[in-house]
Amino acid sequence: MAKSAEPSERTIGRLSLYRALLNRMLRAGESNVYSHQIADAAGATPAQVRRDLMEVGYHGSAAHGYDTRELIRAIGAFLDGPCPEQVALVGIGNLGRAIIEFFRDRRPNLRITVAFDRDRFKVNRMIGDCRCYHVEEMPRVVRQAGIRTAIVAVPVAAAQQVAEQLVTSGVRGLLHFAPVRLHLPEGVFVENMDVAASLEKVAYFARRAAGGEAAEPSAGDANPA
Amino acid sequence: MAKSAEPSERTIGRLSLYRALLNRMLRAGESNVYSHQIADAAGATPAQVRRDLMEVGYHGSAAHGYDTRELIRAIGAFLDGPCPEQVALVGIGNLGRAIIEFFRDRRPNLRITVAFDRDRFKVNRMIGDCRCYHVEEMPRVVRQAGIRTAIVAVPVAAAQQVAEQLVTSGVRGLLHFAPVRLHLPEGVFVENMDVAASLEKVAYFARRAAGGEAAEPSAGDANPA
DNA sequence: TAGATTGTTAATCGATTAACAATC
DNA sequence: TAGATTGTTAATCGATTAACAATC
Repeated sequence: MAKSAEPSERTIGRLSLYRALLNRMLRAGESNVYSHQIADAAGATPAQVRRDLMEVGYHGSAAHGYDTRELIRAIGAFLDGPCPEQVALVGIGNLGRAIIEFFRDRRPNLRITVAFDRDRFKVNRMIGDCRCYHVEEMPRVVRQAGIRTAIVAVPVAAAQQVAEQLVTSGVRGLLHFAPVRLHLPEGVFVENMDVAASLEKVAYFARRAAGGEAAEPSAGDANPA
Repeated sequence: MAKSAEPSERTIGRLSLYRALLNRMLRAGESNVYSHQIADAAGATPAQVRRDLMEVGYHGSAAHGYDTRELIRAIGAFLDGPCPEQVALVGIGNLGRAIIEFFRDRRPNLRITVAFDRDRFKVNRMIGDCRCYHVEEMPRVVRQAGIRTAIVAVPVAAAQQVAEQLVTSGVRGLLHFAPVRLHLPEGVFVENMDVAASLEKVAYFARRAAGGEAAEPSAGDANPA
């Protein structure tokens, strides 16, 4: 491996987005595509797209840009493993169920196949092709299935403990939704999605863009209940 | 305004996270707090925390760090507007409902008060204190309520059109979940949460951390159905 | 005091952008 | 060819980190 630099986290995220866009373009009948088109849809610059694609090792031509189908395949070869990745989910609340539904019939390379909750009423059933277990069974199930990727959708107070158990059971990458930093051993990848913080950020900049003054309902109250 | 530099997007995001952490700390009885404690819980460095707090204009003391309660108040004065921000949500699917539930009874400064869908079976009811309307009513309702912040949780094919309508109705900040860049007028703030891309990123790095080889179930299949 | 923490500047780091020769 | 695009390097930009005097 002569390449010294690992792909950056951002590059990986963008590649995933590019693939989604390319799939839509292909379905729309576009058999070839140019960097500026991808850039436009992805919110990146053409140069950035070209540099990202260099990393996956797929080359286009000045004449026709990139072959859509081949590029999708190349990104897949770069991002995906040799077989579809199984994903475990912990916390079958509203958020957890929404995530399961969201991935159902999508992303064939990522399949949420097992879910866990500590509420006994939520376990021992199927949501799509996802089987629900009690958290007690987590170590056994995760280890037996060889699962390395997990989603933590439990309340903030339980997140750290759940994450530790997952890591002990072999998980090496976590997507979690609780607004805390998880303290986990070196080498475990953690991605945090803080919906509340993101929405507060949006509200902050929306207020600024609106001029900073208080919202002015044009008539009456917003809840004319 | 002598301060030339606007707070960066990241600073705003971190401040929101700090506040959530501080609220938990306060509830746990910690009346004062040091930058390294916040940093530890937020995944930042102490210096970064101190710099972020400088921006909100609240000062601690070398002896006792920061007064938890006062700091929360100061961050609130900085992040929040004079009155609670109303938020509109478009797309009452699984994701949309999960988001409504998520914010219910949380974040009193952000309240999702109206939701829209084009499915007539989903409208004219309440989810918590959120009233559901048909999308046709969106311009009127959003404008009348003076709403500036919105969440777009519709399928990717509809996202652009919905976003444009929201902006026309006065919205200046959008949180959206569709994996496309929205093309909107200058000055409108857009935050993208791409759950699928994030999970792919996690899976990628998890595979790397596990050594790159295929997952090895220790016994049988993962779905011993 | 001694030790720890804050406020703040300067140095470092990494990612983005600009630029352009090579190519079709 | 002329025009547009790719591949790739150098310049720019901004955010993070290190450092340290001032403070308690």
